[in-house]
Amino acid sequence: MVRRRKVNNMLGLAVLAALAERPMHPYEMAAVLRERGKDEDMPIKWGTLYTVVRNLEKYGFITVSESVRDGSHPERTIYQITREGRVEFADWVRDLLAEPQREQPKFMAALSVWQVLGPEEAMRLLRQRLTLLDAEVADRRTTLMGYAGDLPRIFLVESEYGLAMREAEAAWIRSLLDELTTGSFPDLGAWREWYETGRLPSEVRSPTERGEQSD
Amino acid sequence: MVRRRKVNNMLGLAVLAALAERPMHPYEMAAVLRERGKDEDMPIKWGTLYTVVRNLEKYGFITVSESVRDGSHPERTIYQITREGRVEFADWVRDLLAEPQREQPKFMAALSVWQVLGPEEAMRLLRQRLTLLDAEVADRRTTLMGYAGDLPRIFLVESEYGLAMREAEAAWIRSLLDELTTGSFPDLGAWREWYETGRLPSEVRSPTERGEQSD
DNA sequence: CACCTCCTACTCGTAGACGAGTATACGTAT
DNA sequence: ATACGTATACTCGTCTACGAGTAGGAGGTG
Repeated sequence: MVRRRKVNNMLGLAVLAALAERPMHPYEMAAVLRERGKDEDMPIKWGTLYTVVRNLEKYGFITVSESVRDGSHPERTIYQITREGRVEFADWVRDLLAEPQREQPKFMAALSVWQVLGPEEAMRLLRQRLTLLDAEVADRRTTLMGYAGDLPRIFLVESEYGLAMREAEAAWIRSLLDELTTGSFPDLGAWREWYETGRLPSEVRSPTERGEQSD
Repeated sequence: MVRRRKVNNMLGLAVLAALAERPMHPYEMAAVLRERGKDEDMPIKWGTLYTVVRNLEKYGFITVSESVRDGSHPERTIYQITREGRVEFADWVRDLLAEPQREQPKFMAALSVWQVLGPEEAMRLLRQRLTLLDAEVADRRTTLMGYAGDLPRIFLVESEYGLAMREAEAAWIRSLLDELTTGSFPDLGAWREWYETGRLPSEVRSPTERGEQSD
């Protein structure tokens, strides 16, 4: 039902997950997340972490369990999850799992305006992206293999998903590039002409011109 | 090189794209975007639109071309793109195309903590997601087909990409569900036991337990 | 033993994102 | 004629996200 959550930031989910295990102070949460490599896909912003923790407390999802002065170090505030917090946590995960929530992908935004670059440059950039993507895929596949022996599968599906999506994107780009290089992509000539001369060949009408009112 | 842009919001890209065509006032930009269906993947937030326009002006990417009082209506400020704006626009598109910039996908965050739900519920939710995804895919495929006759291909790659990614996600979920239902997913029994009793069977160690310091 | 850097554990100020509100005119049903 | 919804075109205030700063101690080095 995707109802807007009190605490919306994804870091909040990570905090709840960490506290579901055992009480911790914020800095420790960050350390735990980093240790498990979660920060690769979701870098921990300090400001956000403390804001999120404060808000989770405000809404009763977590409470202060104790405030320790460790002799040295500044005072650390240790938080624990509440019953409401556990409910919210599970509920949140449920929503995220069941509802495909599209966050606007930047690449898609770029593709919606890629005509401003000429076909040659677009192809060059796509090739560059593909190279980087392939490297990422190889890298992730290796680390995944490395973990595969140590960790139960259930902790790996996340990485498997990330890998699968990257592979899918790479495959898509590959096929687009293929069309562009073999020339089987229609309107390539028109695109090039428009880009070089600034004028559209008569056989192609862009949606821009269609949409334009003559006022 | 992904240098941090003066105006980072993706709506800024849309504004530059609109103004690259012809001068407009903000409300008209929103109308144009909506007309072209761009708002589906990137809903237009009013506050953000005006903030972004103000910032683009601040950094010299756009300037006020005229301020019209149309007899009726409040005064409309019409903006036009500057030379610097065109440069920034093209440069931005270049970066977005060439550099795979991972925005943290919420689904992945959910998968990283999905063990808090039992296997049965997780499967149910994944099935639900799959149904919704399939519907989306079918829907998008239909509209894409509809446009295919009217619009040059170059304006459709964006939608094609969106479709491909959704299909890939659906396929991935399908195969995961398959493993889970046939029971070929390892540790399924351990997961269920842990979920129901709260205790881990001895043969499985979670990374939690591994990572825990005994202080 | 002075210095330097890294680690711990935050705080604070600011820029950005956004929703809800506002004000005017136009059409249209009553 | 009047009331009511709807499109236009923003403004304003709040809440969030974040980066940069801080400050003490530990631990290593020349």
